[in-house]
Amino acid sequence: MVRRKIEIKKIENSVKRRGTYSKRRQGLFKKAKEINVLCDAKVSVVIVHSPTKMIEFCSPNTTLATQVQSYQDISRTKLWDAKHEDLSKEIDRVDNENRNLQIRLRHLNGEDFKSLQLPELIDLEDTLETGLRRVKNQKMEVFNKIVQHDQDLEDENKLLRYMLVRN
Amino acid sequence: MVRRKIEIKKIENSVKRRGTYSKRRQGLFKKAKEINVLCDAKVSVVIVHSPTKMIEFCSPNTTLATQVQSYQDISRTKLWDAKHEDLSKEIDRVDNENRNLQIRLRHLNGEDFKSLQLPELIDLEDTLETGLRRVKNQKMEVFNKIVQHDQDLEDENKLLRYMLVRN
DNA sequence: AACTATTTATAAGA
DNA sequence: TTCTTATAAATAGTT
Repeated sequence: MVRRKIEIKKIENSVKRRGTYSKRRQGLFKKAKEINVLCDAKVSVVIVHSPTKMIEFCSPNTTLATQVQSYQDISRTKLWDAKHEDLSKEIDRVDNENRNLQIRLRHLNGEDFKSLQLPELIDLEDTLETGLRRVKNQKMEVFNKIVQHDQDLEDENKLLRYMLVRN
Repeated sequence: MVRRKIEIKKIENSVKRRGTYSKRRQGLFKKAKEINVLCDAKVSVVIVHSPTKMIEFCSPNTTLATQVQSYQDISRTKLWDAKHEDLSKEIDRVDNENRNLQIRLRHLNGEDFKSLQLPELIDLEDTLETGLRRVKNQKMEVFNKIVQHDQDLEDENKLLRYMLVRN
């Protein structure tokens, strides 16, 4: 455009390219600002110039979030609403899981089984009996450990008393 | 800038303003396209110039949605995520509740109770015994109903046979 | 970042 | 909106 006219195609020389980028970015942002002031428009620009580098211009009367919201509202296209849908689905999933778990728990507590038929009741009974048996076993095991510990302490106690007397 | 230099302030004459907007928008988009080609950058521009009018430029190697995503990823700032934070929190909350329910269910099944102490085991036993008692009662009730229904059917059957013979 | 020759953008008018 | 054109602004090449 200047000392010489240039062709509009990718500048392969990376040093030149970065130089041009820097100047033209400045120019673009200036133009954006001028449109904003002259024409009372809300302008935002996003430039991604490498996978990890990004620069944003946003005129002072707005924010990028607002601009994108306006884009969605006015153009009736979804941008972030897509993500919103994903989250809603996830909520449905966990809520549903929660409901099922709650029902299962109530059934195990012997509540709310109006809808259950005989085979399901028998299954439930089996599950409860198995659980109960295991819990009782565990209880006895823990109890025995406590008793054993108690015994150990008593023995130690006796020994200590004996040693004390001998002194 | 031209026949006369103009001051960069809002153009109050709306006809002039719209004319300037039209020309400068064209210029801005041209510059945006040139940066895109010359510097291999992804450029998007959103201009909202009335509450219901919006125009977007996006270089051909990207989309506005991608640009905004890049903006969030690279700048580590939240745009729409703020709107979704509530949903995410709700998911976390229900997920956590689900985890606790799963643990409770495993305990009732007689699994994973390494961490449980004697009082908790006794509680668990009580719960299971109560549930089991209720399930057994319900089972008997359902069973009795079936037997009763069976009996009713047999009685009705007898009656029908009797009536058939009389005909 | 600064310079500057030249190209490009554009205000005003039609 | 599009064209014209005089002039302002942007910028490529260079330092």
